[in-house]
Parts: sequence; C-alpha cells; structure tokens
Amino acid sequence: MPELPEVETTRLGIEPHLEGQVIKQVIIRDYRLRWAIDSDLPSKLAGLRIISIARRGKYLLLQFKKGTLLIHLGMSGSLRVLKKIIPPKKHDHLDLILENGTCLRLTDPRRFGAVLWTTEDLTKHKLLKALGPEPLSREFTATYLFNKTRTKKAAIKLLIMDSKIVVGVGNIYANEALFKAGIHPTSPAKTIDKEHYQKLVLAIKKTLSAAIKKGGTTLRDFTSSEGQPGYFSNSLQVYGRGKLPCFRCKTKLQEIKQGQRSTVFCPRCQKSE
DNA sequence: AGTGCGGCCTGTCCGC
DNA sequence: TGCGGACAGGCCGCAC
Repeated sequence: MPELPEVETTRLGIEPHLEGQVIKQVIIRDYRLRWAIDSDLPSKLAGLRIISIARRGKYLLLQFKKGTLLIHLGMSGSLRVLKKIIPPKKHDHLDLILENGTCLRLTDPRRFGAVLWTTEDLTKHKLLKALGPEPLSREFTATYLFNKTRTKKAAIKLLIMDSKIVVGVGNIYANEALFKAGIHPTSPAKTIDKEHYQKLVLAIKKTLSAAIKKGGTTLRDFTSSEGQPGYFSNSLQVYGRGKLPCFRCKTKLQEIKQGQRSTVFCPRCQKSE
C-alpha cells in the first residue's frame, strides 16, 4: 500500500536510473489498470528522452519535452529498475525499456494503479488541478488548515485524507498523525482550534518525513528490491492495533469506521471532540 | 457547492 | 485440507 513516503522513495530510487535516458520500447502486458493504458503508448513514447522524475501527491510524473507520463501505484503497485531483463511474472503489466538496456517494470496485482500519457499543462490536468498542497511544503501550515476548515463540519480524519485539502495522507498516516496530535478522529474540523492544528500539521510532517528517511535507507537499491519491507510497521502507534492497549496510557484502543475506512484511536489520549 | 459513498481488484486471513 | 467470504485500501465519479 504505497503511501506518500513509499512513492517518494520510489521516485528517489528510480530517478538516477532514468534521468536523461531515451525510451527504446514499451511493452504492455495488461492494459486493465484503473483506466485502460493507451494502446498507442508504445509509439508515443518510443524515442523520447526522460528529462526528470517528479511527484505530485502520490502521482509519479515522468517528464519529457513533449509531455508527461503519470504513474499512480494505487494500492498494490510498485516499480523496479532491471539492469537485465528477466521473465515477467503474473502481475508485471508494463515495461519501459531504455536504450541503455535498463528496464522500468510496473507490477500491480490489484490493478488500482494508473499509467496515463498527457501533453497538457499539468496544472490543468483533470487529476492534478484540484490537488491541495504537498504536506511537506511550506504552504501546508496550521493557518492554512485552520482557514480551510472554518465551515467544515466533516470529521477531521476525513478532511486530512481529502486530497483537495492536502495530498498524500492515507489511512495509516491519518490515524497515526491524529494520535500524535491528540485529536479525536471524529471531531468536526471546524471545532478544532489552532493549537491542535499546529500539532496536527507537525505530526503529519514529522511522520511522513521520518518514513521517507527510513525508506531511503532500506530501499536504496531499487534495482533488486523485490517486495518492499513495509517500513511503517515498527513505529505504528495505533493503526492495526484496535482493542490493544494504548502505548501511552494503556487504555484500550477503539476501532471504528469512517468513510468505509478503519479508524483506530485512543479514547483517552485523543479527546478534542 | 458540498458531502457521502459505491466500486474497482486480488492477496491474505479467518472460520467452517 | 479446501473452500468461501470478509476485508484491506486510494480515489474517481456519481448521486444526493
């Protein structure tokens, strides 16, 4: 389940292998991702030079002079760099083969991911134009969140997972950040004071950047890493710990559903309701 | 306009 | 042991 840190780690891992390289061939083995892969993609990409790899939220952006290839890893997607092409496995849906022989291989068992070519100005692209700020940017502050939520009666957890408010905060990090900030996940966003928003913004930034740092060291070799080591699991405070005792106060953690997604929190430590 | 939720998909886990 | 069903999750796109 790639959350933002994994996507960023992927970006950092593949960038040095791809930057400046020219695409020789594109092999599509399964078109059926979230949206079908454009069957003209191979002819569109062949011969083009990759300028850089950027990221917007959880979208990876392979940037060419002529356009951009958007890659989203969905729930189960991953990218690998192969120095030598090996036989594809069941869920290896796409290969980008470079002129130097290197291969970027997309694997995605659940096919919630996406691979889309666009020549449009990215700020106008349907999937990107409405996205909120990057959580690690200077733009994402307590003041921003506070102002943005004055009229919102929706639960704070749903709000921080809303990509129009801020990108890249998935279910795991939403749970963890709210715990860290001592905020009850069902609190209506407009009832939360600025001090709590300050804690929340710091918690989000801290958790995400710690995970990126960790990912950077565990996953530095992108050319061989098969499965990813799941670098949250050690440090999770609440996620996946429903009914277990809170690490801080030993109170039994509660598990509820919000927007069909599981929320775990400590009823004692997270009281801003 | 803002909000809420259905559905896409498969691997994993649980209970029978 | 094998099988069926529930569940997990990001996020678009539709229905209120």
